[in-house]
Parts: sequence; structure tokens; C-alpha cells
Amino acid sequence: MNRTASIKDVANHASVAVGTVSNVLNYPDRVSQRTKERVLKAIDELGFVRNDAARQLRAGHSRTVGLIVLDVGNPFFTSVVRAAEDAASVHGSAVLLGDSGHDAGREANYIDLFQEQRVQGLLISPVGDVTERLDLLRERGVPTVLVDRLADESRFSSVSVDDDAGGYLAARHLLETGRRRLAFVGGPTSIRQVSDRLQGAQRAIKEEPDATLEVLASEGMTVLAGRSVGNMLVERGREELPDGIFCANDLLALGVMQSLTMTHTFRIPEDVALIGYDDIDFAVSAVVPLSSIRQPTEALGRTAIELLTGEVESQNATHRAVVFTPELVVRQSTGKV
Amino acid sequence: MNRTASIKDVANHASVAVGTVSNVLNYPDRVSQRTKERVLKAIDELGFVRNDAARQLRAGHSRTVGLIVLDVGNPFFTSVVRAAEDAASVHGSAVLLGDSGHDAGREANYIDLFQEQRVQGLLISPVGDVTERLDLLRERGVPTVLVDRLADESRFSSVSVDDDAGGYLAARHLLETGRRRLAFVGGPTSIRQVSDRLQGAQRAIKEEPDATLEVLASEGMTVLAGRSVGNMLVERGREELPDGIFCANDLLALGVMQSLTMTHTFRIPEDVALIGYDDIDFAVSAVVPLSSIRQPTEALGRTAIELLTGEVESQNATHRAVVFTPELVVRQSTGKV
DNA sequence: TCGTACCAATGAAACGATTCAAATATCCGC
DNA sequence: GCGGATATTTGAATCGTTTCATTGGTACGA
Repeated sequence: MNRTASIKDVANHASVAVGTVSNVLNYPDRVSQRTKERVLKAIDELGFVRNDAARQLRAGHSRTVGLIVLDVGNPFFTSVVRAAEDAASVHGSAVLLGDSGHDAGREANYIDLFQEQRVQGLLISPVGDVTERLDLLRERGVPTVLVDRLADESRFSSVSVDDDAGGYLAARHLLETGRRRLAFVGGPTSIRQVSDRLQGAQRAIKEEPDATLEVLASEGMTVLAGRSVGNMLVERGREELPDGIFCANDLLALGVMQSLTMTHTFRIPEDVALIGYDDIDFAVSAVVPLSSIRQPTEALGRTAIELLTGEVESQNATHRAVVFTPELVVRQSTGKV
Repeated sequence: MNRTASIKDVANHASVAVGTVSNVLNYPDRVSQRTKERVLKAIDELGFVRNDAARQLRAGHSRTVGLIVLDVGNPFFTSVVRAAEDAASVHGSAVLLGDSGHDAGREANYIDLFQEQRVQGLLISPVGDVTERLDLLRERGVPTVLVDRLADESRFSSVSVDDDAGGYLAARHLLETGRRRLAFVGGPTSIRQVSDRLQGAQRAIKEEPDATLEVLASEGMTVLAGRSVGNMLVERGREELPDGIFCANDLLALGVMQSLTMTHTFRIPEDVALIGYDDIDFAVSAVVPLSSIRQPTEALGRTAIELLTGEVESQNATHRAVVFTPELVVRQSTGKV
């Protein structure tokens, strides 16, 4: 088997020194036209491909950035990943993607792997409290940016989305379309996102003296959990029904929608308005297109890379915690009555 | 800034030779207990982390495998990726993931990147016809396995799922539950998956003399496309309605289901049975839980890695095209009447 | 005491790229 | 045709690891 050609083989084949070949690759202007052509021809004929390991050994660092997310299957992260890849490629870096799947062990494996790869920096949506691990990384010169988690600015930079603001936005929208007896569906409240969104909603309610907010705890954040909450509402009957429902994510909202429409008891949005959170692809193609709160995932990914690049370039850059504000997407499910 | 410690620093700190440190790392049995302890202590104190670039430069190859998929957001691929990662880690390799997003340019970038990284091999779900590119790779000693595409066994190994068999399975199931006037929804037929699944369905129909299959072309494979087909069926009225519908994917099926149930004109499965394809997460939580055809994604990912590992180890292994058979998942939407 | 095994530890060479000081070639004006 | 400036090319040194032939020690039997 013919081992892949090295820069030395190219140099021999083109009858030049190895340094010249390297210059053709990295500083084409330093090389005369004639020589350049000869070298490029040799590269082509031998099918030469740079060996990144040697490059990076000499350079002392790689041109890659590590990114560890909780779940690549989650559209939220998929979108963040894509934006990060695009932003990184602008800086001439590639992204090494790791999926921890909410598993601290897998997460640790990726951190180790990325350290061995000498990534320039790490973007991580951490499973639990890994700040100690990350402190260690930082001491070793691997800057880290937390994704979708607010960080103590004295230690790390971070990019996150303001869930309280999102909750406010959703509730405020229901109020502005004339609803007064609101309900919040979500759970368990131990999930930070759930409690923050609820808190935002409560803040909006306080601004309207005649408005009320009832909290309906769900068992998880799935379609089925939403459906059982919905069934419960249907049994209550028209008198007791809220006129606006805010679900902590779109899956719950779709479940609630199924219960309400399936039994033909209530109409959306005439009898009750419904709004979700996350703006997943399905929201637009629900039976009644679902209003939702969209998170600026592209901005998250892009900004994460930019913060990281900043820290890579100047070692003692101060850290920044960037918080994005989500956006209201109005569809038929919260239409005016 | 204190540069990360090298094996040389560890050797000095522990007063041993570099070779000994290397042995502690790679062949612990060759080193005496006392020395091993001293070295490990030094490693710990200096926070030494292996430099993978140097390792791989010396070794001549990396311990990574490249995997390029069409869309990481697609649950099908997400699952394949996860299985591949797990299988690779058993072999002590890591997976570098690339998302081409159906874009030939991005795909080419990843191929280049992975080649520079000297991946051991490449798993790819190709955008178009990249067999020429891949032939080149093969010549340069980078074995390649095609994923979700049947390959000419004389050139490449591949793992794929038998869509014809899946189509047969779906139609056969409808027939076995007593349906006779079937409809196939899907399009455009230029998509191989669509035509294969249709072909399988037609095969099943031929086995039942009194059964018919009508083909309803859809504009794409989305929920909305399904809904417009569904609306068309509703307008036809009860006389003309098929009693079993097979949709080329679950999104279409969900759209059809919305149309039929939303108008309260027809009941599923009493008036018409409905089956989809892919068994996405949503299938189970549809208004009427959707029967579907599940593809063995874990087996795909695992087998892809195994085929690749085989080719990595013995250069001139013969190629194999492994075709998996999908599986029927019965839920309420095709219940017996 | 010597010879033979065997076990541990050593350290130079190699992997393939980049860098940079030094050597050489080319060009210009006179 | 020359001096000096500039442009091009050269090749040894370097990055951090693994490998492996060699050396140094220790134990044992004769």
C-alpha cells in the first residue's frame, strides 16, 4: 500500500526544498510563479494532503473548537450547533461536536478527548455542576464558554436566553388579546426553565389587576403529559376553563390542544387561547397553528463562538455573560376572538 | 502563561526517562510498581495530558472515524450517529461528526477536513453522487462505508434499509386487518425512498386479487402536504374514501390524520386505517397513536462502524452491502374494526 | 566467582509539518 | 559590469510522542 505523500515527497518530486513547499501552502506570495506552479503540479500528481497532526504539533494548538451539547436530537441544540459551525468556519476553525445525552460520564469523556486534541477552546452546555472541571481547564489555558446557562462572570463567559422574559412575553400576549383567566402548564418546577418561565408569566399578571394565573403542574414536558392536563381541563367543564393557556414548551401545548380539539368540546382560539414555547417545527403545522416563543438559537451559537474566539486571542479577556431575549411568534392559536 | 506539561516535563519531575513515562501510559506491565507510582504522581502534579497530535503523528493515523450525515436534526440520523459513537468507543475510536445539510459544498469541506485529520475511515450518507471522490479516498487508503444508500459491492461497503420490504410490510398489515381499497400517499416519486416504498406496497397488493391501490401524489413529505391530500379525500366523500392509507412518512400521515379528524367526518381507524413510516417520536403521541414502520437505526450505525473497522484492519477486505429489514409497529391507527 | 537469564530503564531516532536565519539569485541604476 | 537592494530558496531545528536497540541491575544455579 502506498503511504500518503508527505511534504518531503512533494519537495523531491518538484526538486525544491521542503521549506518552499510549505511556503507555497502558507505564504504563496513569497514564492515565484514558476516554482509555485511546479510545486502545485507535484502536489496534484502525488495527491498530497496536509497532515493536520504534524501541523498542529508544530503550531502547539489545533484549529478546532469543542462543543458539547446535552442532546443533538433537540432542535434547539441542532440549531445552535449549526450556527456555531458556520461562525467557526468564518474564523477558519472547525467544530468537534460531542453529545453528552445528559450523561455526566459521556460529558467527562468528551472533555478528556477534547483536551487531548488540544482544542482552542470549549463550548459546553453542562450536565450538572462541572465548574470545577472547567476551572481546571481554564488554568490549563483552555477557555470555556457556557451555553444555555448563565455563568458567574468572574469565572466564565456564557450565552443564555432569558426565560423569565420569555414567560413574560407569552403571558403579556395572552393578556393583550383580551384573556384574563390564565393558566400555566409545566413541570416539574425543579427544571430551571420551567420556574423561570412561570416567574415571568406571574410578573406579567401582576401588571393587570383583574387577571389571574392558575398553575397546572404537568408530569414532564411531553405531548402525553400535556394531554392529561388537557383531559383534566375538559372534565372541569366550560365554567371553570381558563381563557388563556401558556405551556412551558410546545410539546405540552400540542398535547393540550389535542385534548381540547379531539373531544370537540372547546375551540381554539375562540374558547381558549393557547401558546407554547420553543417554536419547534411542528408548531406551525399543528391542527391549529400554535403561537410560541422562539429562542434566538443562531445568535446563541454565533455569539458563543465569538466570545470564545475573543478569549482565545487575548488570554486575560474579561468574561461576559450575554443574555438574549426570546421572541414572540403569533399564530392562529392565540388569534383575537 | 504556563504551557501545558509534556512527557519530558513529567520525566524530569519524576527523574526517569521519557521512554519510561511512555511505557507507564501504554504498557504499564513493563514498568516496576515503584517507578509507576512516581510517574503517576508526577503526571498528577503537573496536570499532564497526552498530546494527541504528537501521538497520531508518530502512529501515522488517528483514532477517529469521520461521519458525514445529511441532517443531524433528522431523528433517523441522530439515532444512527449515537449508535455509531457508541460502537466506535468500544473500538477505542472517537467519531468526528459532520452535517452536510444536503449541501455538496459542505460535504466536500468535511471530506477535506477529515482527510487532513487522517481519519481511519469515513462513514457517509452522501448528498449526490460522490463515488468519484470516494474512489480517490479509497486509493489513498481511507476506507469508506456508505450509510443509508445501497452501494456497488465491488467498490464500497454499505448499510441500508430495505424500503421495498418496508412498503410491503405496511401494505400487508393493512390487508391483514381487512382493508381492501388502499391508497399510497407520497411524493415526489423521484425520491428513491418514495418509489421503493410504493413498489413494496404494490407487491403486497398483487398477492390479494380483490385489493386495489391508488396512488395519491403529495407535494413533498411534510405535515402540510399530508393535510392537503387529506382535505382532498374529505371532499371526495365517504363513497370514494379508501379504507386503508399508507403514507410514505409519518409527517404526511400526521397531516392526513389532522384533516380527517379535524373535520369530524371520518374516524380512524373505524372508517379508515392509517399507517406511516419512520416511527418518529410524535407517532406515539398523535391524536390517534400512529402505526408506523421503524427502521433499525441503531443497527445501521453499529454495523457501519463494524464494516469500517473490518476494512481498516485488513486492507483488502471484500466489501459488503448489508441491507436491514424494517419493522412494523402497530398502534391504534390501524386497529381492527 | 562466573555465566546466563530476565527484568527495568534508557535515550536517540522517527513521524511531518512550520519557522527562520542564512545562502543565493535577480534586478536596478549608473 | 558593479554595488547594493530585494526577492527567492534553502535546510536544520523544533514540536511531543512512541519505538526499540541497548544498557544496567538483580537473581539464580553451577
